[in-house]
Amino acid sequence: MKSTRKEEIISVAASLFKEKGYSAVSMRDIAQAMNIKAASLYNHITGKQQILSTLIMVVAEEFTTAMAGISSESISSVEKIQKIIEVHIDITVNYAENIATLNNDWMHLEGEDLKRVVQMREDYESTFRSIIKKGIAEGDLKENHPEVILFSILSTLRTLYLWNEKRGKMDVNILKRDMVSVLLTGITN
Amino acid sequence: MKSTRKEEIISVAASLFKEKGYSAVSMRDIAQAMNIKAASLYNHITGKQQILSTLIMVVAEEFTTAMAGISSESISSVEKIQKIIEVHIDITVNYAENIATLNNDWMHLEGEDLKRVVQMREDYESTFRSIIKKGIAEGDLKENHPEVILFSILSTLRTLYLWNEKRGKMDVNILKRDMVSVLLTGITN
DNA sequence: ATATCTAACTAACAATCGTTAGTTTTGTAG
DNA sequence: CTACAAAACTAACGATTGTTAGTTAGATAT
Repeated sequence: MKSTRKEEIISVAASLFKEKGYSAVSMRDIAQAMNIKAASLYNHITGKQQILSTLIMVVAEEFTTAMAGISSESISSVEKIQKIIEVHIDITVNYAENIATLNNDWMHLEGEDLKRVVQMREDYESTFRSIIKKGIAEGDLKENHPEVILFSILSTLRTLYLWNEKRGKMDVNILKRDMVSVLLTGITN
Repeated sequence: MKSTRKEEIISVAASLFKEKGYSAVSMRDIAQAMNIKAASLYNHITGKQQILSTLIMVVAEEFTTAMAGISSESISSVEKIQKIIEVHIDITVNYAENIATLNNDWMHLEGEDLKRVVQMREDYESTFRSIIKKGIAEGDLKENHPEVILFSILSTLRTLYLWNEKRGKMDVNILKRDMVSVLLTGITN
């Protein structure tokens, strides 16, 4: 039986952070969005930094776990990349606001949290890079610069959260199919 | 002969905005980076908002002009998309910090500037979308969801600025060639 | 009824924010 | 050497920031 009030605060804050960024949202803004006073927030949370930390760490762990699972599977590089795309879409659907905050406000984390998130991202990219290089070496992928491939896919996946809203309700499976098609085989006939 | 001091301030601010975001950078931060006091900044600029506005509007105009030119050329849709990719790379090389601020802090613009930038982005995406749809209709592009194509390319191009630094000095022409290849024809053999 | 717990409140703090006013230093042209 | 303009300075303003302390209202359990 978790404190549902704490989760409400974090959820409301997430929405505001996504709109204006962590630094531009005050504790009074968050409180007002809940129709309470800023001081009342502190009955449930330890501070603004805790909200940021919670939002980011939850989703960062999600990506790390997913990547570790895919990395260790006995499937081809192309299949791994396909799975990475699909898992990104799944996580984005469930954590759009966390991802916005991770992408834009990670640098406002402090102490161990900051170090941890930076390390997780480096590991994530490093694993992805290895998969791409293996795919090239085995002839499954074209011989483009691995960094260009890595960057193209990652930047598309990382900003998916911006898109979910703008587009109405596109079926997740159609999205996965088209996204995999576009990213793997390109757009031209 | 323009006030070079004003340009220095804007340049220093751009660098700080890119690192921490507009809201997290104070006028005192900017001043300190120039070894002067915050109040001295106001001999050269009218305020913080002017810095933001200048940074964003300059590069937004750049994109708008470029897209208008490409749009009106008498070339195929695929060639237009290729040109869009190349022009994005060129602009990113010259305006990396402006683009960071445009991407992350446009919502902190005020009044007419805000309306203008939003309108410019809508027009930009709209023109790009038309090019994609024409390419599909004429059979040059695969029949994927146009929004997926648009989004995949645009999110890659828009976050290019994050990448220029992380990668050392990759030749711009090689980058263009590989980026066009990856985005147009995909990564798989 | 009494005690407990949750969750709100008022009031205030020290720090920092963007900005203004007025003054002094610095460099250059006559 | 003087005059002037550019660009720095000190000092301060009112507003806002995250946060703390202490208190109160309402619900639940004994």
